[in-house]
Amino acid sequence: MATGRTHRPATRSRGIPEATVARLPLYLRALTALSERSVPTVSSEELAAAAGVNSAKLRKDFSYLGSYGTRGVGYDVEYLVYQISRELGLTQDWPVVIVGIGNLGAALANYGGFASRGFRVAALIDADPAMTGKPVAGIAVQHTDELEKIITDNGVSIGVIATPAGAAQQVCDRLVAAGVTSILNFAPTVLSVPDGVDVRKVDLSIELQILAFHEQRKAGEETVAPDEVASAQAAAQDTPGAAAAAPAPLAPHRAAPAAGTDNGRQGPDGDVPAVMPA
Amino acid sequence: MATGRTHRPATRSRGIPEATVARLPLYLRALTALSERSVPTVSSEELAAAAGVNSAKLRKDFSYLGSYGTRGVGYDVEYLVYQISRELGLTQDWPVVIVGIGNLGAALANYGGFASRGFRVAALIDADPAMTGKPVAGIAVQHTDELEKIITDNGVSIGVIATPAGAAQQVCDRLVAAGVTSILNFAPTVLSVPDGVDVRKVDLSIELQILAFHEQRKAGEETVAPDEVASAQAAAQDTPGAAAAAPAPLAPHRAAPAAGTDNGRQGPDGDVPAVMPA
DNA sequence: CCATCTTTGTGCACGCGTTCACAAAGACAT
DNA sequence: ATGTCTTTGTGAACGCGTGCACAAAGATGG
Repeated sequence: MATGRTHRPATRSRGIPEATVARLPLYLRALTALSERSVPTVSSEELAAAAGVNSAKLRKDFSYLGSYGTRGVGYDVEYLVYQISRELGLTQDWPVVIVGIGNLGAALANYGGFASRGFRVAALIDADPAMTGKPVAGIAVQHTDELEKIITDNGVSIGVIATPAGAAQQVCDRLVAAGVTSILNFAPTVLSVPDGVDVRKVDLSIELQILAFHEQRKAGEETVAPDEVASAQAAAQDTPGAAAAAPAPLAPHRAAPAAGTDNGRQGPDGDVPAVMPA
Repeated sequence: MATGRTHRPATRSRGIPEATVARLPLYLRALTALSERSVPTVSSEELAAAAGVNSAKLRKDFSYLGSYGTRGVGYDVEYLVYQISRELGLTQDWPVVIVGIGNLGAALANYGGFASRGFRVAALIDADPAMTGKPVAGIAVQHTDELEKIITDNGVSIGVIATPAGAAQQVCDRLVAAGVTSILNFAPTVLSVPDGVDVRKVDLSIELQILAFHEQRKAGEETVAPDEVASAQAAAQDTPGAAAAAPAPLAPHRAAPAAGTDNGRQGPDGDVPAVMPA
């Protein structure tokens, strides 16, 4: 998922919790699959299983939309598909621009999930003149110079940023200035935007790092009794192997920023320098 | 962000909250940038601004790791980089396989963010024989038949699924059976995995739909009260009775999406009709 | 028309995450 | 040393999200 959103503190637009909104697309997908199999109705239990959530949660989520179910029967699939689509704003057409047609941008342009849900790729934009005019996913790439014109001409309000990190903020500023109010950011940067603009972030690297954390923990649990090491928590919480030569973590001394000296090089771990490269 | 995780109810590894873990990579990135500029120390206020979070939240997050700051001064950048890296398990090398080398898989293989943080692409795997041997991002694609061997030979514990939706669950099962315990899923499907396996999901379509919701709400606020579509709701309320028999009280628009082009042959998400296992 | 059975909709309690606000800790100047 | 100033670390309150458990609503059968 995209991690977090920016601004808009209590996004409770007269009813629907943010967490619920984030699950509606999930329900919609499951319902669409049922619809294609011509299943007429579905119970909260079945649908919850298909969407991978708790059935009580699903019912509560739907209760924010209204009372669209029939007790003793369940939910009418087609009707619910429409209601959720309407709530999400998918009954209208959303022109979208993708800025930065590198590997990722091209992949996004080719991603079928966009076109099938009310999103239309209005334009592909790249700063590289060599890319201009080149067709990607059947659409000719346009140069960044045209950005403002493209936005206004097509009435684009949603932009996707797939540029390198260095260009992201600048592109973002231009998009916002031209009228875009929702941004999906794939660049590994924190974008700053004015109030009223929504930003969602998708960060591949972060997802992997979160997995690595759990992976490391799983590996550690096998070897050490995980219970009640509370006291040691502050002291050393690393893997058994690496624990040995770690510099005393508590020591508030270390006044001189030892930089890459004692902590940069981690002996027993060996494999990789602790200092992270760019 | 990737939306949610699967299983592992109270993922509190005896100390660090899940929400904090999800932010650590963010801090790490900001710190790395500071480190490259040779900034020796940083205050919680500065670092929080760079990471786009509240400073109190940042301090509390760090407090779960230990007392690594110096009051009146701030945090030592290099030292903190090391501590967070260690906590996330980035001081070791994580071999990763990417399954499904389409547009997205290729983009992921080329993504620099992987290699730079302790993650190493151990292999690219695709089911298409025509892809076998073809170099992508400097690595020769291997056939799915080799999957199990690749996993065990390289000691891979993290797998990335970038296949069409229809193949995702099968690939997932094979990965898990071969020993993978963490999965990053880009396919628009709910994966079911045994206990002890972590799944994180990145779903581009869902992110856009969430943006569309907020966009619609923003547009509605400007005009008139968008809620209270009482007429539509009341009219709809009594229809479900007939819905069971007749083709349902679908609303006027988009009974069949038919928006622009395709949709005739492909499933809702373009990849493959998402057939849900009941 | 009544009884029974299924499934929704929701009141309630609990736990996690966020934020505020402040005391404690250290740096620095005198 | 002592005082002042800066910044951390955290106790406590609050709000959101989740899940349980059950009453209400409707279908179904006799």
